[in-house]
Amino acid sequence: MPGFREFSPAELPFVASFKTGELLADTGATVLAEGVNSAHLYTLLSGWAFRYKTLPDGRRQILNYLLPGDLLGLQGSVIGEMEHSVEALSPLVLCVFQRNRMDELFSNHPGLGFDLTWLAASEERMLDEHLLSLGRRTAMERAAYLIAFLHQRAVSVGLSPTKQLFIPITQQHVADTLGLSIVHTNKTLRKLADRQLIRWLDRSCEVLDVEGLMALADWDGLRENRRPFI
Amino acid sequence: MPGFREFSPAELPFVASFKTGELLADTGATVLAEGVNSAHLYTLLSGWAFRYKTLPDGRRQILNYLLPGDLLGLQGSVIGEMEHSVEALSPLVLCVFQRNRMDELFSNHPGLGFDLTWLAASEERMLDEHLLSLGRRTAMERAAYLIAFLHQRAVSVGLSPTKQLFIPITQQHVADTLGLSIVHTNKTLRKLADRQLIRWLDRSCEVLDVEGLMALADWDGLRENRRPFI
DNA sequence: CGTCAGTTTGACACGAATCAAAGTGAGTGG
DNA sequence: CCACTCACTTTGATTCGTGTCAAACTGACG
Repeated sequence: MPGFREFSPAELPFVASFKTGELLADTGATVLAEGVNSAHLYTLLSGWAFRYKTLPDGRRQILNYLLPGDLLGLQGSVIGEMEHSVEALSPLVLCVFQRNRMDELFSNHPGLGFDLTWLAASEERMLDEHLLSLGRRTAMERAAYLIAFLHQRAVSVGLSPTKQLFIPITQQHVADTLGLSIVHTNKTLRKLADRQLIRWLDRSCEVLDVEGLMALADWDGLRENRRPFI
Repeated sequence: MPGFREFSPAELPFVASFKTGELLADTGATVLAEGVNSAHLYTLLSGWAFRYKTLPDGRRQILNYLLPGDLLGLQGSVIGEMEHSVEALSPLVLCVFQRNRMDELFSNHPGLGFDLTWLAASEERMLDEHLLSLGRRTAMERAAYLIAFLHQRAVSVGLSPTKQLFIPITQQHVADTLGLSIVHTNKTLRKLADRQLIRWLDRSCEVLDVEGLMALADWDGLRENRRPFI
């Protein structure tokens, strides 16, 4: 797993004991729900998922996507109740941790505590970028940014080692991420496809030209240094 | 400072030694700039500020606002380079920390390490809420949410102990936060003022009816528990 | 008194939402 | 094997919200 931090020998037994089991989830399953005060914290081992919030009248906003190595439920673990939900985009394998041992983690394994802060700060940077996109980019730019972003994330966690990448989302997901209607999203993605930047198949998106997407969105990509893997 | 965590006796000397000085900034000053790799981490002691990003062509998006108790530059400290800038909305007093002692902080003061994660997770929740707003709320709802949000934050850090609150922002700031043009922002704020929810004066906003704003935005407010004060 | 940043208003243009309808393909049951 | 359904994608017509352009107003400041 390139770019991932190695655990020190002292940390390994703790990580193992902190872990309470594994969880499998099917496509479409809700892993964590808003308002719940779950006893667990998860690491995604494989698969794609997304976090979202909804307004009382049903309008949905996707906040970010989760790939292997990402944490689920840190907010809940640190602050209390979850204020967003998490849903699987593909079959998932999750590693389950005990939330009530957070204090022990910080006390006895400062390296892991730092990693949690690293992950939280990293999520914050992605959200900053998404906010810029929603607030100040046009529909075309937003769509291009989103696909390029997901492509880069997938590459950075070791998916798509060769060249071809298929992102397992529907146009409804794209619409709910970009803050657009599904009809307008379809027309926008069509334009990207006409320009040979992407291809849309069944319920997934194939990335054809990342550089083209990045240029269209005027986006430089994420700077990622080392990355912990809890 | 209601709701703030007390430091343990063991932590106090470290916090004092971690601190290298204080910094004053005037209204409009840039405290941290995108792309810089500053050697410092800051806590805001008093005043209002905001974080923002810009696109190469100048479009600006305000990401969040900073009030006393908030950290500036955590992303830079943990990951490296800053990817956003920070500007003062009022005269500021900042507490300056040495970024290169983060390891020592996590190793010797796990409570403080946890606090950093708490603050990062808390910022993440605010950004989630902003994202929902930009993506799925109408202009009126967004404006109502923003004012109610800033009101609640100000109250939660002990500003506005009586009832009256003046938020030191211009309509341009509101526009750049909500992802709207300045003209439309003006017309939207005018409607809020006509409904007696706010009053706009010179370059600040007086909140008249928080409940009314929250109802309009269909927003419940932030759940805040205890809060660290580094 | 002039300048300048910020606020306000009206007219018009454009991008995105909504409405409507049809096409596609996978999965299901007759 | 063939209808049938259902989720998803596609397209066109129309409406509505927001952006853009233009101009004037206000108050602080030099």
